[in-house]
This record gives sequence, structure tokens and C-alpha cells, in this order.
Amino acid sequence: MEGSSVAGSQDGQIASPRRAPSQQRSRERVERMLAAASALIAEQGSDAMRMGEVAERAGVSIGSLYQFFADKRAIIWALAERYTAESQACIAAALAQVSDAEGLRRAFSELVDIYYGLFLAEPVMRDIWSGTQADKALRELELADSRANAEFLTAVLKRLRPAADPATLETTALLIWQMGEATMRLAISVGRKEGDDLVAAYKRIALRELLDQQAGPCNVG
Amino acid sequence: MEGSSVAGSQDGQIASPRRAPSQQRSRERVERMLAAASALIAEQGSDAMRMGEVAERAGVSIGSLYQFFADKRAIIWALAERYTAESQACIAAALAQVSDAEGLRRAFSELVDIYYGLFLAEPVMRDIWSGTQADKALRELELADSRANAEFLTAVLKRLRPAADPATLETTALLIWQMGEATMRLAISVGRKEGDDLVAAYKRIALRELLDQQAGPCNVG
DNA sequence: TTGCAAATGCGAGGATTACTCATGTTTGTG
DNA sequence: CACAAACATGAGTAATCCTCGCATTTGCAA
Repeated sequence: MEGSSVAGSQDGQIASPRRAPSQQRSRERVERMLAAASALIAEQGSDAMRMGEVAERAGVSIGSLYQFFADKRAIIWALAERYTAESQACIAAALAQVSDAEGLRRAFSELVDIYYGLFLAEPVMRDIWSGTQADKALRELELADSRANAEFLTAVLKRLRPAADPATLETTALLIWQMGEATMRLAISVGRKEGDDLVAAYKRIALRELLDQQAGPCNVG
Repeated sequence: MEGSSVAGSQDGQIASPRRAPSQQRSRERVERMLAAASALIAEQGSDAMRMGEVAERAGVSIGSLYQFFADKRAIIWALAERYTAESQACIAAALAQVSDAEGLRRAFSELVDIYYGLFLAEPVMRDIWSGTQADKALRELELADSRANAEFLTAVLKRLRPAADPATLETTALLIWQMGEATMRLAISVGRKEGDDLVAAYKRIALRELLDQQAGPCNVG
């Protein structure tokens, strides 16, 4: 977010932070490193990605790699940050204009489709979010990302239902969002057809909840 | 499931399988290995668990460890299998007797509470299911487990709604279940109070869907 | 231009760790 | 008791992440 394309890593203990590239030359090299890492993750998964291979493919030495990234996770983190920033902007744009129930229905449906497409199309994002995150820091980034995304949903709900309890709306939005991500993960790990069905079912369930917020269950006794 | 408490591992390539303990002595040693691994995972997480430390704490040599477990993941796999078997039995028992809507409501609610309690109380299960699964095989085990659990839910739904499309019921059950697991993961990674709220909200959403299966959205459009 | 400090680049080597294997020991069984 | 199979051992191997001292390039002020 704040111009930090390079990160030190953390897992409770702080690893030595790294220099941010200040020259044009090194900025380009860092880009090549990230591109190489992205390609390797797409091919083999982040777990099988080797730092030496990243360096080789980027045309730099292993030492240069570690000049800008504190450790292996820092590279994955940097890539993840890019995706989250990108998708957050997309989500904010989709939900910003919503002012009524029908608008929410359309925007949410479209949003889910876009997200689903992203999951299907981006091997790197898929890998990073799909369980290869043996990493506390990454999980926390994911949680922060979920919260930020849910925030947009909360804002819409508050506009549509000003009388409702704000805390409840926040909980609902976070849950709906988290459920959506779980659905995506499930959907991409099963066949395409079953995945589509699952996403459609999620849409239905989520929309029912989002649009019918104030009512209790319908015909349950 | 079939008396196999010891597993070889796989990730596409099959690692050399290991001997199953046939003597009383070795069965006890294998138990000590699993207990040691469980304790270490509870303390530090499976990622930080060191094979040498497992062996040391179990009072066996590193060689003996590898006599019964093909690799590190095989130990985690074995522990995970125990938990899934245990929880599947629990779920089957809870849902077997359900024959009407009110019964489903009670059984499902109780089930979610039990599962939530399990997540909160079992550091090992939490660690294994909560993202430290940098492992394709484990994710597949989790998916198989989800399917098996959802199967019980599907069976109930089919009993309650014999007229409904079976494929739709299956999709719904799987999705509801996966959403539940996602909710648990989220709930244990936020504070206790927020976690409880999330679980409660999940219960409400899931039950609305489970009990109101055949109807469309209530007052939408 | 020149001098110099800071930034960048390099890769052999240190450190860690999962896992193997040759060898010795124990157990069940005819 | 003999003997094969199961079990136990731990030093050694291989793979990999990351460090560190030193060489080179860049920006900039004198």
C-alpha cells in the first residue's frame, strides 16, 4: 500500500530487514526477481520454488536476491500484497455505487464471478491462498485482507439498513466474505462443473442473507 | 480406517512405504512417536516440528522414526487421520437419528458446538487444518473428509426432502459443511467473543438454508 | 574531472534439517 | 537352538536456505 514493494519477513521473530531499491537499475532487477518467482510458483507451487532458481531465472545472483528480500516468504508476501491490493481496488469499485437491494444483488453477483475468474486464472494467487501458506504472517495478511474486503460489504449493508445493529452487520459481512473465499478454494479443487454449481449455490445463500438481513428465518417453526 | 495407523506419503510421487509395527514393543514405540509429534505440534506448530526432536522426545532413534513413517508428512497425516476418524464417528452419530426439521435444527446446532469446541481445544487439529498444510495430500484428505461429513448431511436432507434434486442437495450439503470449516478457522483466529458471534451467525445462515431448502428467497425481487 | 561514500552485485561457504543405509540387536517360530 | 524377519541405531548424505566479506557501480559534491 504505502510504496513498500519490498518487505522483511516475520514469524514472531523479526528477520533482518532488507534494503529497498533506490536506483532504477535495482528496481528493474527486483521486478525481474518477482516475475521469476511468480512464474516458478505458477509452474510448481510456492513450496517447490527454489531461491537459487528464482535468482537464476531472474538473471541475478543469489546474493542480490537476498539483498532485497529477507527470506523466501518475503517474496511470496510481496506477490500476495500485489494481488490483494489489486483485488481490493476492484471490490471497492464494484460496491461503492450500490444504493439499493437490486444494485447489491447485481454488484455482488458480478463480484463473485470476477473473484472466481481470478482464482481460476491466476495460479500464483491460487497457490498462495489455497493452503500453501505454511506461514503465520501470510495468514494474517489474508485475514487483514478479508476484513478490508468485508468492510466494503459492511458499508453497503449499513447504507441499506441503517436501523440494524452495526456490529451484527460487520459480523455478517465478514462471515459472508470468508465463506466466499472458502467456496472459491473448494470450487477450484473440484471439477469445473461442480465448482460452478458450488459458486452458484454460494451466491444464492449469500444473497439471501445479504438482502434479507433484518428478517428472521422464513417459514421455520 | 482399515487398521492402517501408519502411512507412506505421496505428493504425486510415491515415497518408499514403511513397515507397519507387528510387535507389541514397536506398536508402543510408534504410539510414543505420535504422542511426541502431537505435543511438539501443539507447542510450536507442525512447521517448526523437527524430526530429530520427535525422535528424542519419544525416546527412539531417528532411524526408528523413519522405520515407521516415510517422511515428516506421514506423521502429520497419521495424526490427522485419527482426528478425522474420530470426528466422523461423532458426526454420524449426531445426524443418524434425525427425522424431522426440528430434529435437524437441534442436531446441527449441537454438532457445530462440538466441532467448535474441538477446534478450540485441540491445538494439533487446529494447526493441521488451519493453514499449515503446505501439502497436497493433506488437502486432499481434508477434502475427502469434508465430502464424507457432508454425506451425512446429504442423507438427512434426502430423508427430509425426498422430492428435491439429489445433486442439488449434495452440493448444498458440501457447501454448508465447507462454510462451517471456514467459519471455524476464522473464529479461532479472531478473539473469543467475535469467534462466538461468527459461529452463531453461521448456525443461523446454515440452518436457514438447510430448513428452507425447497423455497426460493423469501421476499426478494 | 575526480574522489568518495553509499548502493548494488556477487557466489563460495556455513548452518540446518529431512532422510538413508550399513550394521547390530531382539523376537517369534520351526 | 537355529535362523529369518522384524526392529533399532546414529553417523553420514544431500538438499536448501541464507550469510558475509569483498568487488563493482552509481550518485554527487568539491
